[in-house]
Amino acid sequence: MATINDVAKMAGVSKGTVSSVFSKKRPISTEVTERVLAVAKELSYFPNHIARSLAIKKTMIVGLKIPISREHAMSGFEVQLINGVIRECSKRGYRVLLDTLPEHDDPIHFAVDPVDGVIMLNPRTQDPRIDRYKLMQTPLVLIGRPDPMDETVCYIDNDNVKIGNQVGQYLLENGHTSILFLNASSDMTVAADRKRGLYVAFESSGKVMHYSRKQHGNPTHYGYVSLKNSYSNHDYTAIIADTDRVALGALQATRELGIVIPEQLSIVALSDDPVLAQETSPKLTSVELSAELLGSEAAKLLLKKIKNIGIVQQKVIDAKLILRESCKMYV
Amino acid sequence: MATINDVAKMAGVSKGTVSSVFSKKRPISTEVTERVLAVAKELSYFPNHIARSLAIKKTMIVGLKIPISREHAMSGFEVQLINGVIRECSKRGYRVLLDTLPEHDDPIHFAVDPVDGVIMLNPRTQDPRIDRYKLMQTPLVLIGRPDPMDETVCYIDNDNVKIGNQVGQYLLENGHTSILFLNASSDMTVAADRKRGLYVAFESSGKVMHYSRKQHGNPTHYGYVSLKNSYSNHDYTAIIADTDRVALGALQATRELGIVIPEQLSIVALSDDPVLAQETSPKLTSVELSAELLGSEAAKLLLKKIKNIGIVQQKVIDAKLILRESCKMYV
DNA sequence: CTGAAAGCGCTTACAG
DNA sequence: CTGAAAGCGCTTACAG
Repeated sequence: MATINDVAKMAGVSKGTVSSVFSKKRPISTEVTERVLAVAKELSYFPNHIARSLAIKKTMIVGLKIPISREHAMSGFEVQLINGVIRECSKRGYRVLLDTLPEHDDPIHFAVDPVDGVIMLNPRTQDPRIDRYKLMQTPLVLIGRPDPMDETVCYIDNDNVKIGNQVGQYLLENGHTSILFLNASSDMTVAADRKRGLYVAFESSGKVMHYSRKQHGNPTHYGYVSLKNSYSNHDYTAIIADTDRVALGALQATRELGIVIPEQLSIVALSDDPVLAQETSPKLTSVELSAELLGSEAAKLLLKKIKNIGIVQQKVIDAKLILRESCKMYV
Repeated sequence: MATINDVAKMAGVSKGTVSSVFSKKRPISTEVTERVLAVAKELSYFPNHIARSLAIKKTMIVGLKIPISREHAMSGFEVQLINGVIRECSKRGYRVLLDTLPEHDDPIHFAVDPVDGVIMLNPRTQDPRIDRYKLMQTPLVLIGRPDPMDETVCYIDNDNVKIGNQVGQYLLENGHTSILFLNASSDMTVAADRKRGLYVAFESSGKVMHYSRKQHGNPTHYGYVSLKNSYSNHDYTAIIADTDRVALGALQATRELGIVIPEQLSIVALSDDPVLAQETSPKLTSVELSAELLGSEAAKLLLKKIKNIGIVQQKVIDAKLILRESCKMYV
C-alpha cells in the first residue's frame, strides 16, 4: 500500500500538501491538486483511516456493546434497537462498531477503542465498565438504567416499574385472578423493576401471582416448559411473558395442552416485535417497548455528548400496551 | 487520558517496558510489572487501540458493508446474515464494524478503514469497490456473486438460478398454470438469476408467467399493491414473492380481496425468516436461503483470508424449499 | 530482563 | 499557496 509519503515524493510536494488535497482543509492550487491526484491514482493511494484517527483523535465510529448469546439469534428487541442506533448514526455519518465480545472483568484488557463514544446495552449491577469509561473520558450512554442509580451517567430507559404495574392493572381490571409471570433473568434491572411494578398492582388485590425467572438458554423453550410443567397444577387465568419469544413457546404449549387462547388463558408479552405479534394466531397482546426508539435516542444523546462532553441527560421512553387478541376481558 | 509515556515516566521505566507489561510479549520482572501496573491504575491508563493498530497493522475488526435503507427496518434476511457474521467473528475474537453508509462512488472518499478485511453484501453490477479493495490489498469476501463474474474474488452465494428453477418446477408439477413473480429490484444479481431459473422451468411448459420487479420502497407495500391491482384481471394460481415481507403484503391483500389461501391462490416466498414463516396463517411455504450460514461462512472465509491473503475460494450455500401451508397441490 | 530509537501514516501549527 | 518538523500513542528490532 502506497502511503502519503510515496505520493508526496513522486508528486514532488510535501506530505502536508498531499494531506490537504485529500482533506481540503487548506486550499491547494488546481495544478498541484491535479498532479497529486494523478499520482495518487497511479500509486493506488488511499488515505489510512487509522493514522488519521490517531492524529486527529476522532474516528466517526460509535461503539455498541451488546451481549449477544452465542447460541441463539438476536431477539426482535435487539434487532430493532440496533436498527435504531445504526439509522441515527448513519444519518450523521457515523458508523457502528458492534461489540458482542464477552467482557473481560480484568481491567488490563480494557483498551480505549477506536470509537468516539459508546452505547452500552443492559449494564450489569455494579458494572465496572461504567467507571472505566468515565476514567478514560469516553462519552457513554446506557440503554437501561445504571444500578445502583447514578444520575451522573447518561441513559435511556423504559419505565419498567410502570410497565409491570400497568400490565398488572390491566389484568386485574379484567377480572384475572391467578397469573403466572415469566420474568427475565434476575441479573437484569428490568426484571427487578417489572416485578416491583407488578407487585404493587397485586399487593392489595388478594389475587395470586406465580413467579418464575428465566435461568438461561432458549427463551422459547423457557416459555414452553414453564407452562407445560405447571399448568395442570394451577389455574392461571393469564400469563405474562417476558418477551414475544417466551410467549411463542407458551403458545405452543397451549396448543399441545389443548388450552384455547384467550378463552381459557390470556397471554401478554412484555417485549414485542410488532410484525411478529401481528402474525401469531391469536395476535399477541403485548407492550411495545419501542426498541428502535430506545436505540435512536441513545445514539442521538451520544452524538450530542460527543460534541459536548459536559452534558448529562436521561430520557425515559414511553412503552404502551397494545391490545390485540391474546387477552380475554372477563368483565 | 494518560498515555504510555506518562506511566513510563512515573514508573521510572521505558515505554517499551510498559508496552511489554500490557502485551506480555516479552517477559518483565514481577517487581517492575507490579510497579507499572500500580502506576497505570493510579493514572487511569488504558492502552490506545488506535495507536496500537497503527503500529502493528492489524485491528481485529472485520468490516461489514451492508446497504440498509434509511426508511425501513432490516429484513429478517439481513438480520440473520449479520448474526452469522457476528457469531463467527466473535468466536475468534474479532469485532464487526457495521457500515451502512451510502457508498461514495468518488474514489477520493475511499479510505482504508480500521479493519483487517471486509465482507460486502450484494455487490452491484460492475461494483467499483471490488477493484479498490484489490488495490488496497484488503481481504474481501462478497455475499452474492460478483457481476460480471470474476473467479479471482472470494464470495459466498446461493445458487439463485437453481432456486428459481426449483420453485418453478414445483409449481408446475403441482398443476399451476398462471403465476405472478414479484421479483427483487433489477439491479440485484439475485433478481436476474432467479428470473432466469424460473424462465428455464417455464420455457417449454406453455404456462403463463407474469412478471414484476420491485422498484423501491416498502416491500410489504409492494406485495400488497401488486396483488391488489392486478388480481382481478388475471387468473393467477400462484404467486412467488421475493421475500417474506412481500408475501406478508400479498397475504394482506388476499384477505381484503376475499381470496382463500391456498385453495384459490398459492404463495411461496423466496427469502425466509423461519420463525415468522411459521407464525403466519397459513404458514408460509418458502425457500430458506440460510442467511445465517451465508454470514458465518463469509466470516470464516474472510478470517481465513486474513491469515493467508493468497487464498481465493467460492462457496455456494444450499437453499431449500420448505413446504408449509400456503401452496396448494393441484394434483 | 530492560532501554533508546526508529517507525507505523497521518495532521497541523508555524513560517514563508 | 506550500514546506519542514513536531506530534498523535503505540511496537519492535537491536543492543546490552
